[in-house]
Order: sequence, then structure tokens, then C-alpha cells
Amino acid sequence: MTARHATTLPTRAELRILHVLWQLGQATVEEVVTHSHSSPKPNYKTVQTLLRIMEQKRLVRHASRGRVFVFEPRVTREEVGRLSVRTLLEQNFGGSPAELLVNLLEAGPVEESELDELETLIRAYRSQKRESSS
Amino acid sequence: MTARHATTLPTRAELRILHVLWQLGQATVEEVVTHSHSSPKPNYKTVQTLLRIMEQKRLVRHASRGRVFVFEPRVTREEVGRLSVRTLLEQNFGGSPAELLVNLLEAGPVEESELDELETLIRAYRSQKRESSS
DNA sequence: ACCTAAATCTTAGCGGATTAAGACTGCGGG
DNA sequence: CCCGCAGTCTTAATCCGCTAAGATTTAGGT
Repeated sequence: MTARHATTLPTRAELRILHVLWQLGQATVEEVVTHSHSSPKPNYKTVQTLLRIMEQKRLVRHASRGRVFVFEPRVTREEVGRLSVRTLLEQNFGGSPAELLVNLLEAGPVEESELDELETLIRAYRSQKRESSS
Repeated sequence: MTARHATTLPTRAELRILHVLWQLGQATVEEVVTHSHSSPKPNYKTVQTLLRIMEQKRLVRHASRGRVFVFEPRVTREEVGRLSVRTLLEQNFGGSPAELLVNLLEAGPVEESELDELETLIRAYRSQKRESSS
């Protein structure tokens, strides 16, 4: 499969828009504005401009529905997530996952149930890794 | 205890300088330049300017040694680490540590030994948490 | 006391992000 | 057929980060 990687890390404003698109699946400019979680709501024209730029960067694509454009993301939460984690990893923790995890744990109280989940994830990653290398 | 939190997230260029200061403990402008890991080495004047700005932001402080300034960090690796992780957590993963970990694991191949380390860290955090809540 | 190195203060250009408005274009529904 | 809405393209102002240099001051060591 090997999906093409996202090459550009979305900026903060772009990320806000992506969150809406990820949530809705697809949306018009109008819908992005109204479903925006931030206050105050971003300006229509501003969102439009950002979406145009994001389309150039291939972060989103659009299709026409009647005379309006419906935008949808071309990058997944996962792609952006991986890229931003990788960036943080290099810039702040010299590439050491353990360093990052330490700081994650200390960043805020982590629930017992979340700790379980973390361990589960690591074990799952382990076995997945073993089977793929067989 | 409650140490004062870092309020400002250092920029990339500032972070590069902080890494040098963290490594050396303290350093003059000259030393920051020569111990810089990046290539090409940053310009003396540029580093000086950045350090002045960083001092305004209270990221560093200086003392005089003879006629040169010796700079030292006012924020620890840990403070900056926690803050940047927290920021990433909120901006990209809706505050879910598990989401972040998934993306960390998928961001690049993680060694077996590192996985062990991650598990150890989680267990350590657990017991530390239990004893502090007793 | 003087020279020099390092500091200060000022300025400046480039690039990107963000925000927004104006001019205009063109399609679709009434 | 034409009005209006949503699009396009252009422009722009502001802010920040980054880089760097020039002018000037100051202080230390010989």
C-alpha cells in the first residue's frame, strides 16, 4: 500500500480547518466557518483564502456541488500526526522516543486506564513488528 | 514545589541555541557558535541578537565574566519538553496520550530495546503515581 | 592611558502566516 | 433572461522569525 507521505506540515490555521474537515468528512467554506470550534469564528473570506492555499499545497481537494465547492482533506489525521510527532521528536528530543514519552507522562496527569492503553499499544506494535519481519 | 512554568515555547532557532546551553551548562556567544551542531555555523551577530531576544523572553539570563557575557538557560529541557508535548497533544491529538503514542510508534521504526524502555517508563510512572497518592 | 574586543542599539530585508477586502466573473434557479 | 451568490484573482497590511550588518559605547588587560 505505502500511501504517499504528507510533505508539508500544516500551519496552525490550516490545522484548525483540517480538524473540521476530518470531523465532517467534507464541507463547503460556509460549513467550515460554522463548524469551527474557535471563537470568534473565522471570516468567510479568510477561510476561502486558506482553502485555496491548502489546495495548492495538496492538503485538500474540492469537487463542485451545484455552484458551491465541497472541500475534503487529502491528508489523514494519521499522516499529519506522524509527521508532527516526527518533527517534535527530532527538534526537541534528539530522536529519542523514550525522551518524548517521559515528557508526555510528565506533561499532565495520565489516567490509569490510559496507561493500560499505552502498554497495550506497545505490545501490539511489538507483535505486529515480529510478524512483518518473519 | 510547583516550579514556575515556561510560558513561551521557544522557536526553532531559539531551541537550537538552548540545546547548546543545556549541553554546556553555560556559554558565551562565541561558545554557542562554535558548539553549534548545525551546518553552516550560525553567524555571531545572529546568535547575539537571538540571545538578546531570548533574554527578553526570559528564556536565558546572563552574567558578566570579565567583559564577556556568559549565558545560561532559565528553562530546563524538561520544561520545554513538557510544554511542547502538551502543545502537540492539544493541537493534534485532542489531548489523547494514546493517540500521540500510536503516531509516535508509526512515525518511524522503533527498536526492540526502545520498546522495552518505553514499557519500563510506563511502569515506573505507575508506581510513582501510586506512592504519591497513598 | 589606550587599544581592542565585546557589548549595545538601530536598522533592515526576506519570507511565511494570517487576515481580509475589492474587483470581477460566471453559473444556476426563478 | 437576469440577479445574486459563490467562485476567482489580486492586493495588502500586519506580525513574527530569522538573519545580519553598521554605528557607537564600554570595559579590561597590558
